[in-house]
Amino acid sequence: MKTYVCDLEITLDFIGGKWKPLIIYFLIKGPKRTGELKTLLQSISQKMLIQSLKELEHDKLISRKVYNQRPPKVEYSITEIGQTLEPMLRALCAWGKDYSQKTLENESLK
Amino acid sequence: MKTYVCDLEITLDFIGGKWKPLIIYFLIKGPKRTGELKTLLQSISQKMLIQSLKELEHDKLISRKVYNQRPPKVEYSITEIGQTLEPMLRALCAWGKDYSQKTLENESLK
DNA sequence: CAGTATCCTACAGGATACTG
DNA sequence: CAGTATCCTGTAGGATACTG
Repeated sequence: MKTYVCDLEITLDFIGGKWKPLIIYFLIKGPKRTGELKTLLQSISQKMLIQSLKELEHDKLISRKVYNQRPPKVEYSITEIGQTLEPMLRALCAWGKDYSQKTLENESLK
Repeated sequence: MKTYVCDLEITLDFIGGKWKPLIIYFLIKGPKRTGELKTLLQSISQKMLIQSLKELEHDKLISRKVYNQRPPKVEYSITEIGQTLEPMLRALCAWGKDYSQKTLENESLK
């Protein structure tokens, strides 16, 4: 079994990577179809989208609902567990915004 | 210039990766010498340690103090900006701990 | 002890084409 | 439309040896 220096690493194992935090972020705002996510995430590849969704579903952070119709419709939504990530993601966003503003200020002082 | 779907990505650009969050986490607890960090981080390579420290210093999240003596002594400490990351890192840790406990409970129900 | 310099490898992530 | 299957590439991260 893998050993962790700190619980931090556990969290990063689940929501780390380039896309997962963003997917969760958007799903917290409400359920989305596969195509909608693809549009929101802009440059994500089909492969990474499906792969990330699968892993998040497996980890019980999001859930997947299939509508039996043609053409197929699949909707992803956040789970209760996934929802608990909201405050952290908000904080992460806020920090990024703040930091980039401070950096901008410094740049303009040069 | 790079475009972001969400401010989330800015933050991840600065503290993303395998080691940076951990380094910040430990430095928040107090200043550390290079060697101490290496011990705390266990499996980190010399290269990644120095490289991460350099980038964090460049981004003003940590500061580096050199003591002029033989053998050399260098101490890293968190900056004011870096300090603002504390609540987030705490939250990240807490979540990881919680999540792994829930998962453990489910495992034992099988 | 702290840091550099190389060289190397594994794997996250991407491009493309195809199916029900 | 949602998802698979392949093949491919860039780069994050590691191993090792060396310097002041």
